[in-house]
Amino acid sequence: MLVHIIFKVNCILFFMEFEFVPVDFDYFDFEGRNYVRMIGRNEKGQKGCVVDFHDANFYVVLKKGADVKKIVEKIKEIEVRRSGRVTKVLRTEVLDKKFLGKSVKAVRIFVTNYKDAHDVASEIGDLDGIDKRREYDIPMVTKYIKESGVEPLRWYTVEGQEIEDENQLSGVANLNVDFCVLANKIKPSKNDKEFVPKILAYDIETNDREIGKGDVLMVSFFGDGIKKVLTWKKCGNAPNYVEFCEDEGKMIERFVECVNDYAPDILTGYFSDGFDLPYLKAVAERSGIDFGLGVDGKGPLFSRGRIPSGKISGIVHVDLYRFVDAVFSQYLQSETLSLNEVAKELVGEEKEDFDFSKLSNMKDLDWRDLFSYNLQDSVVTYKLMEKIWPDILEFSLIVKEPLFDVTRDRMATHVENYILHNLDRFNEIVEKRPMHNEIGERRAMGKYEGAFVFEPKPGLYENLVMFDFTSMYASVIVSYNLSKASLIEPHKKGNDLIVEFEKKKSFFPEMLEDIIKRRKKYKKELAQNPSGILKARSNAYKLLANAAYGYQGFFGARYYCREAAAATASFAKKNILGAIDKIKKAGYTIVYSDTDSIAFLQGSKTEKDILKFLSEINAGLPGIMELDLENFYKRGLFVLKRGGVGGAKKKYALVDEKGRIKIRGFETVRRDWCRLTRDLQSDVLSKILEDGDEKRALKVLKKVVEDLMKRKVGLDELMIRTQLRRGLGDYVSEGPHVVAAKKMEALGVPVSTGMLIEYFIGEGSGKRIGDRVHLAGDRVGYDVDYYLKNQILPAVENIFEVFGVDVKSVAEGSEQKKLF
DNA sequence: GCGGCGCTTATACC
DNA sequence: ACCGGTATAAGCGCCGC
Repeated sequence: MLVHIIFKVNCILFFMEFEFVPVDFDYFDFEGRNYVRMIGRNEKGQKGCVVDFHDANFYVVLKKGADVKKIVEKIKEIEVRRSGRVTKVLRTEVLDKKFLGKSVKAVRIFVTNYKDAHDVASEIGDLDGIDKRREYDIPMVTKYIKESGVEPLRWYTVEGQEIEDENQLSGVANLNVDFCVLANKIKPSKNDKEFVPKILAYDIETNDREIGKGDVLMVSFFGDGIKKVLTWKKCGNAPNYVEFCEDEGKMIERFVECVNDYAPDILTGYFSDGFDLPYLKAVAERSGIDFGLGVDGKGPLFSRGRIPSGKISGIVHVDLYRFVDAVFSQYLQSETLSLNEVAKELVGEEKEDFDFSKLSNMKDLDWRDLFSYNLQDSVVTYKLMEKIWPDILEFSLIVKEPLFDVTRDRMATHVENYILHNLDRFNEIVEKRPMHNEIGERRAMGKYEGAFVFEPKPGLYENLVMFDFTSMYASVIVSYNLSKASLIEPHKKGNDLIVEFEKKKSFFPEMLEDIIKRRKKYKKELAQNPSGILKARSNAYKLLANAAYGYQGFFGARYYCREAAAATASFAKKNILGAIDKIKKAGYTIVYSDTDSIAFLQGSKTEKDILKFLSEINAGLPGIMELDLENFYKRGLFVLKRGGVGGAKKKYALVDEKGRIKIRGFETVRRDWCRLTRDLQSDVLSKILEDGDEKRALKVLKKVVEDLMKRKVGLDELMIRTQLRRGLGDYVSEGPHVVAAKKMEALGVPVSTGMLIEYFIGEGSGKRIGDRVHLAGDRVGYDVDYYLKNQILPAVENIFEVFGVDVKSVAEGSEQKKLF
């Protein structure tokens, strides 16, 4: 009774209501119950913590005719003892649910500790009448968001009481935040103003690339009202943004202090999961420094995985490289995902130059250059974050996962999370993740038949039309209802395996249709009212739609369905072949086609004729499928396969009416060919497309051949760059770039997987090209013969062949000239 | 010692 | 392991002669 009164008094005293936007999510258990801890901001911009109670739960799906009462009674008796905990079943609910679209009777089981849900589920496994156990493998935070409706980065009205007792709720009251509240009620707020995060960008410089091996020489920060470089190196006349610390340990302490004072929502770096944060942590440990970056005073935690992820309590650590790599890279022009290239493309800002070979002997001037370089990296990272923020925000809002995860998840996971968070309107229980053996089986299945590619007849064509299907594979999935839930169990009919899908729309195609509709809506709104947010929103839906097909064919997917993926490719093929047939029958000549696009000759038809014809084709297409006019092209060049028979697929050059050139597949767009070859080929292609003949292009070729023979070409134009995609010991075949990488390693240059290896081919003997591989600094002359025969001539040979010009004799002509 | 050829590897297209 | 299949092409490395 007394306890009750005190509780009431507490309520009256500390009851509060405020606006809150959750940014970071975490969970803990306290006295046998589960809580979610959200760090975010209130309407006054104060950073705080809201704790919400959440009962962990999962489902069992019952067999038809199961004795529900008996099962429930048995389930209630289950207890799991583990790591000194006892987890019990709190309560159960018997429900009518759906699983893969079918109606099922299910028991929802609430347990006292999330960590043991899996074990409780296993314990239940053997009971009679139980068909499946599901949702025990969904992360606690994801479950909470799904079931509470409290989503990241949206505004809520929170009713609750301040937590003041330091011993309460695992000590959340000790967090370094402005307020800490246990929620009674969290409801969506009318406040719809956009959340603007407080961002701090950082970057470190070290004297050894290997993590923790060298010293952290300096750390830079850039944010709203903060611009700083911390260092323990001595240097005269340093700019005023440099702050000197006594030693490396003091510098790291100061780093922690600066982050805590600034109290950002987001701490961002570029490749900081793999470098900056683990480096700082390692050096802090070595120096015996408390690296308490988090609001809980603890250091960053690194999750194990292929790439470690650095998590800081209460501050979202965002490694922009991860997001760019997972979500953006396929839409970027950049040949590498280095900060410099990506920032140049997206924000037009570049890094500064610094010659790192100076590190062993630094003068004051060099230090000042390095401070400036270090600061600029943070500036560039900050600007990149500002640019990409709308995309990160939209992804988080759409897939309803916290920032930390959204910035690290790959597209398949985004699609999966989108599904997970939208299943409730279908009353669906979530499918489980595939187990290890299941993944193995799926992968062992091998490939299924994919897209159709038309073999072009080499030649220079005039006046082409290009049609393409909008979001083809996604629209096929929707139009034919292809998914795991709609798959009718494949059955044999004679020797054929019959694979069919139900007509009634299942949840995946329905969600996808919604995604496509939204994409259209926001794209339209964007055209009328351009804004970064609308662009990001439209783009996020487009990306999700484009990843949907790959998701169903991905072996790690909960809703993996090989039949659906294969059927998607098959129906797509059927439709493009059908469209090609119609275009042919209408009297046009097909020039090329790849997957979802068709190029054909305009002939004597007008643009109006073409558009009318297009709408006729569209009238006959199934479901939401749609063929679109991509563009008209003035000229198009298609070439022969190298040394082979037939036209080369995935290789062509087009020029549109406005003179815009589109080059696909040629060496020009391949980063593993030297600059000289790429520039020459690009020049040759554009001259041919502009002129309609090869005369000017031939002059360009002759000039380059002569320059090369006279050795007037700079080495930088001859460097070949190839990515090292595995460890040096893992190669079966030792290609030139592997030889180059081994040479680098021998010189003490750190070599790692993913690096672009740069080398050139020098003069000398040796059977292999690899025997003549040299690094940039080597004092060896480049091999003119190699660059002529293995680079320049192969790249232009089949282009000139279209005009009946033999480049070998052209080159020999140049050689003759040189000899006489 | 050398040409042929299968295989490995990187990169691109959609 | 972190979305799929289709395609070109270089260069290695082995085989047979």
